[in-house]
Amino acid sequence: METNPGAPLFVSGLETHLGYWLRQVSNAVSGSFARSLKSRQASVAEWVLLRSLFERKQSTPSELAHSLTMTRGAISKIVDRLQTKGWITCKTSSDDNRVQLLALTGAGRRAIPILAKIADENDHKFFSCLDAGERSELRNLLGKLAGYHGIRDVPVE
Amino acid sequence: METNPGAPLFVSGLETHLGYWLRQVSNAVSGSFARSLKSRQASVAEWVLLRSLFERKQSTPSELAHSLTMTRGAISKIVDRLQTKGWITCKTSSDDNRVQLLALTGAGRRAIPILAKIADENDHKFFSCLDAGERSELRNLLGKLAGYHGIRDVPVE
DNA sequence: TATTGTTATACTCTATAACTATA
DNA sequence: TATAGTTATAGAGTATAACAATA
Repeated sequence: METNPGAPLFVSGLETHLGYWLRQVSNAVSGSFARSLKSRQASVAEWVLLRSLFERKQSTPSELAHSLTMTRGAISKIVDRLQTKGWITCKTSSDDNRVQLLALTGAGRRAIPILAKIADENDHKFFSCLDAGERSELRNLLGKLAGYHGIRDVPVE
Repeated sequence: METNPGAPLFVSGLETHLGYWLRQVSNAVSGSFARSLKSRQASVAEWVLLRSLFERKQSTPSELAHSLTMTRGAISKIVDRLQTKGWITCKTSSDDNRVQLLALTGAGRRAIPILAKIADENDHKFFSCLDAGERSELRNLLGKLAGYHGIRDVPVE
């Protein structure tokens, strides 16, 4: 695509991209969450995986990759770290020797409410400047976007 | 923090964190944008910096670091890449030899509408499932959050 | 052949901290 | 001393692609 070098350069709505705002706010929220999680030697991606495992009780790397919209390679790396931390276990399925069954350990289950509290506090820090109606509206809009675009890890409500 | 191992494990509102939804949706939007920008050999952070420079006409690494809430080191690396691509120039201020003045080159200015079009298309792809009122509501909510938390690169409207 | 999972490699984004050069 | 900027290092997060084991 070429533009006429003599023409005045008008770029429509440069400041209006919703994606831009979404990224700025999301980065601030997740960055703050990541810093808080460090006190428990955890990362955001680890929390997301633990949280999924907590809801499902048991899962496999492939299932998680699908539901979290990540590659199996990415899941594998996080699973590795969580095993090293002793928060999850991994055992071969008796039905299919290729399949690894992941589950929380006792330590992993005990970590959940601790990390959830950090998530609660972070959410409160960022979103308590909105009133309940606004938070609900934001949740609806994000849920609508997630649903529409097949962002899959939708909690069963 | 310790939990009673015998007690039933109830984690309040695990699925309700707004930060979680924000991150899932933002990652999908920015990931898609990043993939589209690749066709023009550009990254999201590069676009954000170019866009800032376009709005300010001229700036310095320190100013950008402040307005984009990034470290000077991070800015420095992106500036490097943009110079290599021939999209921005860098000259020492005559007022203060420590200060570098950054500005778009002709090629950089010509890249802006091309990249802006990719941003437009990406925004359309993700947000056209919302109606105008919902998009406006989302914009207001994100703007409110950004304002409240000192996310600084607020376009002058 | 297709699928599950791992590994190797690489890139983006970002931070921290040490450093250089100016002021 | 303080500030502007760079550089070195590190780590999170992610992807691609080659690979091994199993089906």
